[in-house]
Amino acid sequence: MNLDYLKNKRILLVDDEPGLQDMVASILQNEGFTQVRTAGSVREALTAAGTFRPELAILDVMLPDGDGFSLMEVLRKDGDYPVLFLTARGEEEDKFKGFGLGADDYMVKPFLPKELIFRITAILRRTYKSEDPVVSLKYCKIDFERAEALREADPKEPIPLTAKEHAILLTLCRNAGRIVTIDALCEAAWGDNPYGYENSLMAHIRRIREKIEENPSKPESLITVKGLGYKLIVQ
Amino acid sequence: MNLDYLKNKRILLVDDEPGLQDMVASILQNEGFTQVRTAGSVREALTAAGTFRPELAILDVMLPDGDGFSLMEVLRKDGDYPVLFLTARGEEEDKFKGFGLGADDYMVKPFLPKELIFRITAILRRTYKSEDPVVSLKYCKIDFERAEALREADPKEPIPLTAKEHAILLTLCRNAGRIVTIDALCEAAWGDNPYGYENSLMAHIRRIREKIEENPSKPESLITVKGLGYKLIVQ
DNA sequence: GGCAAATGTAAGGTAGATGTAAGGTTAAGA
DNA sequence: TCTTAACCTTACATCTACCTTACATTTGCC
Repeated sequence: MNLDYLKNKRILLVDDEPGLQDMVASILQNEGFTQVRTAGSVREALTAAGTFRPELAILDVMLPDGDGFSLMEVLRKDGDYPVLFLTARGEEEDKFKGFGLGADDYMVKPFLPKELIFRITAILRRTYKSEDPVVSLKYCKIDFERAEALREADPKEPIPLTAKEHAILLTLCRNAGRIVTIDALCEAAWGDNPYGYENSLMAHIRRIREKIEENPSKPESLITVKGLGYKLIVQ
Repeated sequence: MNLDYLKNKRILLVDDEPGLQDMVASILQNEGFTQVRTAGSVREALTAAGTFRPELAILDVMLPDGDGFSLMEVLRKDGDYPVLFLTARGEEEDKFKGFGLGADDYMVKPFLPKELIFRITAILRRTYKSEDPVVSLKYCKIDFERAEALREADPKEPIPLTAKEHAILLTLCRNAGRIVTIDALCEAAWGDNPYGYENSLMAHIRRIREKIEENPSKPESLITVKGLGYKLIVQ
């Protein structure tokens, strides 16, 4: 499983100790995280969050002008991204308070850099799983960034997807497992005035099935739900 | 934010110490988790996972007939649910190995019960945050987005609903508990000119009952109100 | 412009959803 | 208790929504 796309996630680090701030920031950068922003106080954190729009926050509990918990509550109003708390040793109650308010993890200082990286990666993977540019189907993987289908049985050449195939598959994938109506698929593929393309859609569905299914006439990934639409079964 | 639906998630607990197994199971049950299954070995775990289809696994690293890591890799082939590892103190390398393989969290024994609960809740919340709206009937749940009935007694395959079944059930569901006339149901299923389909509706009602009732001839969810119509009893 | 690839169109085919009918069963009312 | 209309149940016929294929047309690139 390739997790490179997680390295581009925006991470906001809030801690008032310059030493720890530098340490964590450099750990993250060494691991390949490219979008790290730091703040030393609640005030700075709020300013940064406004423009930076973090996708993960690492918050110290003790801050000079407030505490991490109330900061989290404010931040969460702008976006439901995960939060990892850092606490000083021996403040058990604090840990539980953080979890109770909806934190995703906490770590006790001092910690091993490696463990921080692992925990961050685990949280990001869970949270942004659906943005993985590669999704696994029963008989192949789809790489949306490259617009390719990769058959697993015979790993020859990747099979290229056309523009319409890509658009249709992406829409199905964003609603993985759920039924997507024919109207919605036409809308996704032809934008405004998506009428009169029902038959064309059907032809595309067939072509997609020939690329992703073992037997395109007995589909197991791209399923027809007669009278309602289609759905994509992802692994 | 209401997190009650997380209490119904299926949790598989694998540990070979009966003492710890009982402890964790009772902690979970005390916290309201209703679907907990235990296994004491890799072999038992694989058997249980086949029918139980867990939505979270708690794995001990040391097992009598194998280790938790390779167990996770096998389990993950059937479903990408989160995994939390339990390790004995002082096996740092183990922790990192677990994370590296895609675990979601780990805890070092002995741990505080409260912390286990918080960590489990945090993982479940992240993983299952955008859950499909389902309605619960006496013997099954209906997922309208997927057009499926999920029997609870025998958790086999979900049973697909056809277009007409979907439309009729949706109308009944929107008037849950209230009587819906036959005319109204025909209107919902056949739109304009909904006349002459009374018998057809009856056949559909029968087919729906075969999917959602324990005994379709003694319905307990989709009730006939003679001379008035039908009503759906939701939990 | 010329070419190849992508996309759209049309027409015949088919499986599974839906409709139908006929006999059976139930419960409300007399 | 008897009657009867309303509803159940089943098997089977039908037909629609979708499949499939070949071919026509458009698009985009050299």
